[in-house]
Amino acid sequence: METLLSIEKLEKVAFILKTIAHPLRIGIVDLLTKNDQLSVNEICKKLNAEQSLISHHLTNMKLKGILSSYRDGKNIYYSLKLKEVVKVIECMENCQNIPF
Amino acid sequence: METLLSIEKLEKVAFILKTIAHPLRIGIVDLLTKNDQLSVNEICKKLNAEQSLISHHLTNMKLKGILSSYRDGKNIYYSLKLKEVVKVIECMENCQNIPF
DNA sequence: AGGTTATATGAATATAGCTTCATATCATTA
DNA sequence: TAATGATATGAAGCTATATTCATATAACCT
Repeated sequence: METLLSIEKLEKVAFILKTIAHPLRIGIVDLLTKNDQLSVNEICKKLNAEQSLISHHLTNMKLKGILSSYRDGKNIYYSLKLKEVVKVIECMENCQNIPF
Repeated sequence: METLLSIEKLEKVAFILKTIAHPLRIGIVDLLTKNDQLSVNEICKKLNAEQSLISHHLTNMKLKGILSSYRDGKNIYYSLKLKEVVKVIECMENCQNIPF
């Protein structure tokens, strides 16, 4: 039977969006679509949240393949990793027929 | 500052996808994209899951505006409610540039 | 009315996810 | 090498979500 969507695809998209679907993490993703990379501290300040909390979220998102990071001196910079993530977001943005 | 995505839109989409992002509920949504409406029992059989569990999920998804239902005799039929849900799924499906 | 089928509901438990706090690591600079 | 700054980590508690089980409701049929 033909499916409207491939379950696999929906699952992947859902996984990404589910991971993102949290106020702080939406904030993080939003920041990282505007800035190629940001240090933990910068993210903390911009989102006005505790270092440890942000760090946990960043670690988690990195673990799930959403973000990547590299160290530069004392700082660690995070950025959106998967093209998929950006694409999913762009897709959402471009789908004008989503009646929101 | 201009955002790539409107946070509001991402949040709405994320809410829908987050609600869907669960093995059983992906199954339910998938079934309901293929079939206009299905009874609880049909869904249980097709997904090989317990009635009560499916019922909880259906109730929950209905509560969140994802599904609607109507009674016909002993059966209660569920279907995808919001145009948004279908649109989000279609959008995901049509976004060929999502590299999955 | 009584039995049967379909579904919902509520309580109890289990599991997962979030937040906080204290502390560890690691790099830098004095 | 000691002090400081940036980040990570782990444990504990908390909240939310999922699952199970027993039971309730509601419609239908005899």
